Amino acid sequence: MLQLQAIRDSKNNIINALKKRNIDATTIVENVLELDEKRRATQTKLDNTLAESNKLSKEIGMLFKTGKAQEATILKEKTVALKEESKTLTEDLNTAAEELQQLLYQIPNIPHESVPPGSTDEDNEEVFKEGSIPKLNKNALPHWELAKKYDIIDFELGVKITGAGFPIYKGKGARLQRALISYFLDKNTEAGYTEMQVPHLVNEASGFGTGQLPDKEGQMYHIGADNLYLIPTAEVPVTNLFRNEIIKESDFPICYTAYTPCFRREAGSYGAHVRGLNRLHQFDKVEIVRVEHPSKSFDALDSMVEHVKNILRELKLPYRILRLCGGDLGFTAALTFDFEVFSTAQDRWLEISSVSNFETYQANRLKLRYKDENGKNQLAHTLNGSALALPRVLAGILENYQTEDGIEIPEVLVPYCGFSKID
RNA sequence: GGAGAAAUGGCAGAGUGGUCGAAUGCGGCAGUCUUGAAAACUGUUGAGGGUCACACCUCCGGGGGUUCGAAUCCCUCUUUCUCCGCCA
Repeated sequence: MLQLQAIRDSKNNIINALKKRNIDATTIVENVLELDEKRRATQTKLDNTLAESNKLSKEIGMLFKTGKAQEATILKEKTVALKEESKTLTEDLNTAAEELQQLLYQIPNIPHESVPPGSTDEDNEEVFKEGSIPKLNKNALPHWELAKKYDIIDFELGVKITGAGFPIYKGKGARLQRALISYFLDKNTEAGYTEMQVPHLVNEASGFGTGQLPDKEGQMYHIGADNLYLIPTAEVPVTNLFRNEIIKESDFPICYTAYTPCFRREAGSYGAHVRGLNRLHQFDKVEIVRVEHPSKSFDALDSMVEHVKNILRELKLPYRILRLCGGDLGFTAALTFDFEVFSTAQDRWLEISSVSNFETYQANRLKLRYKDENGKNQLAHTLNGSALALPRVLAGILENYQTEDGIEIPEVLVPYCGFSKID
């Protein structure tokens, strides 16, 4: 959520910046400012009414105390009108505040100045590329075929138990999953991230805190009986740890990592690109989350990008980094770098990580603040990234490491797996 | 799931209708003393709205009500604790 003060101060800059998202925000911003005026005017009126009423109440109290009950009764009558008035004003105020809030929820974050223009993923800017693409033999298979051939993932069995998009990992497949999780967590911990275990269900307030609600309502699994949501990413519970917190400046930087399963309804995605592990309703991910001082958040973003690079280097997977264009940028992000691994067998890039700076957008909703050197409360910056999402890393490994007689395990994972080949 | 008790500032904890945004202690911050630190002493120390700045308004778990006036009374929800039951 954008800060009202920022909209008041630099309305035109905001409207201009949002054009990068291919949005004309003129009307909504003007409506916001109008409602804000109205809200403040109503607030002032209400405050004055209440002030008068408080004053009278005090006088009545004094009169009763000094035994002047009759005079008190006269004053009491005067308060009746004030009460009526304040009731109406309170209702007006609540309506205006609620409408204002609804409008603010609809405005996405301001893209960072480095965000390139564009409307689709075609327009994302490749900023880095590394690793060699292996030469596979003619019989190279996509991962869903490999999974079947070596009996390590059973998609049909998952359909029986739950439905499409809920695979069953078996034997060495399951072990490889566990190895990846441990390996990622270890790498993140080494880099200074504190490991956390968090709930996989969150309440409504948490959904609003990080911006999944109301924007992506339909993408989360919702448990009606308890009004809870299955998390689409660990970002939600981990970032919400700081909801309504005022932290000390000396607490920066805050670096957390967490492994969780992620649940996404993925309503409306079908077709060839969702085969196998490419798009699932439940998948595993190790996430990194940071809370930073505003002056340090872009350095932090860079260091997160470097960190993910290092992991991919160690796994020896060919990858590239994209700076997302305005049209592809998530609703709440100011700047996002996507990592994609090249899948030789599918001959396409697979997104495996997304690292973003949200600046104050989430912090404003979360009321996540820190005390600056003058003792004033300021909004912090939040960031997060995947380090990493499992299924497509797994797909990348299976497809890029396949040989005639089995799938090699990347060297760094062998100690975690306890085997060096799937055959 | 059943019965009872409770929820107040960073923490602990007073406050049962007006003088309460709220005693006191601890913690935090600033200062005095000290070569420095500790101790001691002095001052200061919640959040939001509003204002150029004040004034002023709101907030004592959430929501609603009674009253001229609510931290204090009533209703309701949530959470926590104790006991019982069940159980990984």
